[in-house]
Amino acid sequence: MQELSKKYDHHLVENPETYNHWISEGFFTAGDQSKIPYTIVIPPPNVTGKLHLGHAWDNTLQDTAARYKRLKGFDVLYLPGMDHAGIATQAKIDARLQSEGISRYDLGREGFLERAWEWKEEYAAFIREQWAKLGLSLDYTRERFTLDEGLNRAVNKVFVKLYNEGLIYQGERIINWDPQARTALSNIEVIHKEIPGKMYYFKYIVEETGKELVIATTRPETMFADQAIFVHPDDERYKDIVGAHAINPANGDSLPIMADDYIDMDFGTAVMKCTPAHDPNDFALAKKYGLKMPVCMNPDGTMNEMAHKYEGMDRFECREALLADFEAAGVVDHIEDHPHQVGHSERTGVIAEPYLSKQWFVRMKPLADAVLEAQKTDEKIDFIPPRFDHTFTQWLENIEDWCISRQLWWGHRIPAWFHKETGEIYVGEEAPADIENWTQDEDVLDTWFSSALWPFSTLGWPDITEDFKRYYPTDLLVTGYDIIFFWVARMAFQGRHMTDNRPFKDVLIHGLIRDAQGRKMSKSLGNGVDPIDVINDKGADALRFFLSTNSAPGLDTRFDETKLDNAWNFINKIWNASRYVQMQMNGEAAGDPDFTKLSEADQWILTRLSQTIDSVSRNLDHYEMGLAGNELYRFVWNDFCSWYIELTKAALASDDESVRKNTVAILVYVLRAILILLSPMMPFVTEHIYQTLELGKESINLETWPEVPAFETNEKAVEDMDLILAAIEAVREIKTQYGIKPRDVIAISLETTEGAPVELTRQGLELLEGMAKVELKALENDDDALVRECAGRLLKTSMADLIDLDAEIAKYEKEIGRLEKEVARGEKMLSNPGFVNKAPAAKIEQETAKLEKNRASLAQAIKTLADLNEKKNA
RNA sequence: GGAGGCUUAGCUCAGUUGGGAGAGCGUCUGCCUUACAAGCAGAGGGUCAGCGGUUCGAGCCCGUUAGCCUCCACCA
Repeated sequence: MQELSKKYDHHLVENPETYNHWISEGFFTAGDQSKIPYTIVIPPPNVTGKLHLGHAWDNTLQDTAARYKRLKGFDVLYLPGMDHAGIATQAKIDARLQSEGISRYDLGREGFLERAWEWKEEYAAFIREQWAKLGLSLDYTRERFTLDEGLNRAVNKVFVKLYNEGLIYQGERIINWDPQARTALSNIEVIHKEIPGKMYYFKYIVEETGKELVIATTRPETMFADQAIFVHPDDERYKDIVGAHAINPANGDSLPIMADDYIDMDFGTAVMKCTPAHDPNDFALAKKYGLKMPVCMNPDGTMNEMAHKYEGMDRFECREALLADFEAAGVVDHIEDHPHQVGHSERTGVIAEPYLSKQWFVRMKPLADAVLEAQKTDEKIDFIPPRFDHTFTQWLENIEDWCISRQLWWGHRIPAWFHKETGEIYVGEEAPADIENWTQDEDVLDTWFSSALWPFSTLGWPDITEDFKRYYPTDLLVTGYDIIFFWVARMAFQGRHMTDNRPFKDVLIHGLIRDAQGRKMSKSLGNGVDPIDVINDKGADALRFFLSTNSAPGLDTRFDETKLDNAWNFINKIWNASRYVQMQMNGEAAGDPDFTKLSEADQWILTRLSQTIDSVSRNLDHYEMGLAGNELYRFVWNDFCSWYIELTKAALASDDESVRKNTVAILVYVLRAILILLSPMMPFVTEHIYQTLELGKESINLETWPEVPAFETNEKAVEDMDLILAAIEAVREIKTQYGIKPRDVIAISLETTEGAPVELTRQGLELLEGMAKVELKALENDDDALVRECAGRLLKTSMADLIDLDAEIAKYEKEIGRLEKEVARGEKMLSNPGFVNKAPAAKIEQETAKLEKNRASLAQAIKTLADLNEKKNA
């Protein structure tokens, strides 16, 4: 047996060979037909860059769940893949091309796509390396990419089906336009941010009366496309000019003054200019009244010929120039500060322009309704925590049609062709036969269109493959609350519509990872943390344990060095405990424990282990990784290391070889269980120790979730151990209090007490002697069943010569006060008919026992206090 | 304008059907005890944001107030 190195070194433990071995041995390759399938698909990271800490968190939670289920005996498929991330990737490649001094237009579509695929390969390699460093138990035999051939087939299939069902249509609408990327955006790709804008009040002249009319706008540059002026029909101030005309000061156009009750009479001057092609509300009015809808901007955000002398200027440049001219011409009435919400492109950050454009849309209402209906049935998608169900359904209830066409090159080309002569539209999975007469739509689909199919397209759909039949619907989706709308909701309705099923049963939602000050990690702040740096510094296991246990579902968490150090220290603790166990093994593989020959300490640790397994399993079943982690931390550090290992030192020094052997066997048994329980959270170090100590199988990945066998247990033995431990603590406290060195053995005598005496075995009392470094006079006689109350502070009475009486009296008075309160609480509770009648029987029993115990302790404490006072007065 | 979250020890946060307030870090005291000084043994520290209600019993459920935060939303 190879020895564990003196010090835990994550570089040594987390070597790439370990991960490569796991993969090459097929430990994570799904397909064992004898087991129940369990599926998690990875949220495909964008191939725009390397993974950040948020990904590491997301993936750690998935992998922890996957590994747990695998140990529980499921055929787990944790399916990897990546997203082409249309606009985001194209923007990145554009930037790279720009640094080379060229633009995508220089390369042309084909040339650009070549570069894009190169980019994809480059970043896919980074991402796979990061997955490996994190130790994700992915099945790479099934890895997919949103733009691969199979997924493209799925995308086309869905598009054509929805088109044929009338759920996809092409239409001219006001959409959000990104002038930098020069593409349409969907509503949720627009981030509304408050900016300190201005409200400009301009003077218009009413043609018929020559009177001034003041009209407000926030976007003067759109005035070139104005088509009308609106007032409220009931507005007395303007009743007389409805039907008249006003001169547009920007271009001299004569604009009809119209009335519609859309106008808010309390807002501004209650007169609104109508720019149909640049504002959704104006567009609706224009449709209602049949107004023209000219556009005054180019796709790149510069002004077009409608702006006359401002043509070619950027939209904001034009605003300034126009304003200056208006000032000069006396058109400006006044200008107000007007902080307001303005839409920005999620990807490029530029202000999005509401803009009339012909695009493809998905008719959302029927699709969303189907999901909402399913949410009322057993086939609902469960959110953890459940409150996100509200977020989800509310969004679906208020959903608007989804603009899916993008004027990009990197993506799924829309499977629509236009006839060169007739203009007829053809939509089909295959190109039309007489292709020479047709032109394919230039646009590609929103990247989320393909992501929405991810849970089933990755499994081979639209073919009804074995994988699809076996692993769909998937079991768990883990993702952040920030993409519920983008992704979760869209998978939900595509899954419902295309597969007539929910794409996943449970959705575990986590929050954002923030920096130590609680700020969002962002490029502009430069406070981002690269998970690879963390892994190099502290190891993947420490990072994973930190990430999986330092938060509750749905909440944000902070990245904190001290918490990470704590995780590292925990691993170091496990490492050292393992070294201790290995030393006791003397180079031999441990035999099976004899569960019929357990010491009190053995029974105690096995009982604790059993409770821990139950609690950890229950918590992991509910995705409460944090609670499971805390429970394991407590068990390993306190129960196993601080107590059990120390308790075994006496047994291991025993002359009785069978006692020694069985103790080692239990040590190994508990350690093995600990390693398996922790392996979902820290796979590398648990594997390393498991293999080094030769704890059974070739790899811990082949283990099964532990279960303590029923063993011959004397319940009293466990209770006795708790008393012994409490007594040890009490002695230690006394020693600290009176400055006695821990090593110094003091003689104490245990006195028979009144109240509730307990019987402790010689075995237990010997442990007390050894651990607390005391000499018990009571052990001088041969009575094996000693009747003693030895827990708590009561031992102190026998140390009178050491005692600071005043201090001791004060402590007892405080203790008596506490006990009196406890007793009073118990008496009140148990004499309350409401409690006795309504509380569960077990609770009443528990409280009764507790009260008895407290009464006894109180009586003893009072007696002790009296003794102390007597001594003082003597 | 809607929806939701947070407020618990000095700091960062747990607290799973309501039943004696927890962890880590930090602080104080004492220890090189042959697994571990990145450790060990002790100690101190909280009217669980305020108020009201339901209940035999509330950190937890309901209402309300305050502060902080997030998401959604077309007001010129």
